[in-house]
Amino acid sequence: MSKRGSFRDVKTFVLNEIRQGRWRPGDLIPKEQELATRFNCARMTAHRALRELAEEGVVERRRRSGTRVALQSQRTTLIDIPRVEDDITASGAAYRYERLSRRVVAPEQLARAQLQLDDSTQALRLECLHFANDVPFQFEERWVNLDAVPEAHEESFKDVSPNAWLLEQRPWSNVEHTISAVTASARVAQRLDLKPTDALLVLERRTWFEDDVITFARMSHPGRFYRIRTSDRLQG
Amino acid sequence: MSKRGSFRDVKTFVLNEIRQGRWRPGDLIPKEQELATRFNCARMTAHRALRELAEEGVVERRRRSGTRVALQSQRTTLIDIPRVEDDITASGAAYRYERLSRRVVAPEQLARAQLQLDDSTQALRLECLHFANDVPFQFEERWVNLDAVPEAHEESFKDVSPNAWLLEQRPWSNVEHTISAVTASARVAQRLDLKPTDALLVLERRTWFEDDVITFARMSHPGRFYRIRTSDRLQG
DNA sequence: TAAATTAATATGTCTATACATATATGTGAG
DNA sequence: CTCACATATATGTATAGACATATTAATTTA
Repeated sequence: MSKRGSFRDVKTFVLNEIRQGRWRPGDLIPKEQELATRFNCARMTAHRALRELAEEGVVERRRRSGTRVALQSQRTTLIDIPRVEDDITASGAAYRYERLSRRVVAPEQLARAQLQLDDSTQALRLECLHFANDVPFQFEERWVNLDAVPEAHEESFKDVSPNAWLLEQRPWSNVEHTISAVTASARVAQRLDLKPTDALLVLERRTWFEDDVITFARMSHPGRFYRIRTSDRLQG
Repeated sequence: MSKRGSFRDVKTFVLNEIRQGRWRPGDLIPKEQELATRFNCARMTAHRALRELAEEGVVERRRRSGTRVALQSQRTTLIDIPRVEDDITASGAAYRYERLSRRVVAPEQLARAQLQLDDSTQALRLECLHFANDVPFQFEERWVNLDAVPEAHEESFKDVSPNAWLLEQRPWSNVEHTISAVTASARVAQRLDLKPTDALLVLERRTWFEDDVITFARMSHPGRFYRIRTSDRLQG
């Protein structure tokens, strides 16, 4: 009498068949009951294995039709976008933060659109620098929606970065990131101690609470310093 | 007698409490049995709701201690890195592919390291262009490990892009992406029809099968065209 | 008082069973 | 031959009960 298999055993088995190319994208794989029999377990156990693989995008399931290996073209990747502080200290460098300016103004067109404000409403505009070992690592241009976060009126942001402060203040329900590359403008180049022709990796982030945009930030990094890395294993 | 709640009901409830800030990061939330009672369902139903939230990174669970709201600093974002073809056609533009060169050579130092080859081994080097409406959209420099994919010897890649061909040929078990920004070199600028000072968004991808690197690709995009977008909802 | 042992408890896994639901396929009416 | 309808089937969800396991708290022992 063989040992009963766990849902992990089933998962690993299926994953191996796929990884090693025996079951190819589009192929139909054994049904829950067959796997349950093969692994001497309950159907629920095999079901959980297949359900999790479906959630991870490895297989696709349809009632009555069965389960097939997903067409891997549509797989997604996990990316970890850490806070600057963590990013810098994790690399072993010393982190330092500096607030350059703080003003309450009617935001310029692009920022106004991002914040979804009408053209008469004012917002808080901040410029900050984040240093790694006293070398400029990130130039942060941030707008804060004062209607959504009125407490920001009372905060100078001299000693606490906008990101850290906002995370404390407000939960968020949605975030949007955009990654792009631009040639440094004279203004930003000066802040980051670069030549005006150097490339920047720009990360823009918009954060919502319920239906309101709380904040919009444009974070510019010297392209030769900053990299975003992801590693996506076809495994659980 | 109230209706029994589903695991989705429990999930939504917990998520709402967190989103609306009633349960804050670090807070202990009700235990499975309490939620089961409140929703008039079995413990397994509440268990599944909490387990899925834990897998999504919304809560953290420990035996005997209970379940608490995750510190959102360590949340990850899903990023979809589509195939160029899909990316271009999805935007409504016409896609065209062109192979510029194909050589079997001993790769230069950097590529050799990426492919994890010794310095005597040769690899396949390809240069390709991907067009959107006949405008250069991506310049692809690719190396293929011929030890791992000997079939590549017989393929000209004139009519099929390396990515599409490789996905057909070999399953993969691991992928690594790196995103960075660089100033265009004269060579690449010429291929992409840019000025040599323009910024490029560079996406590098390494793909493994088992322990072997199958292929390494550097994909350069005009920074002003190409953007990577992600949207991360705190919701299921 | 500190260390070792034991008990209590919340989560983790599994089972057997039941019923729900989507859908591919077969069947009969027009 | 086509459309409407029934039926079979694989997955989807839920349940109550059992036992496993990690970890905290309480208790005993040195």
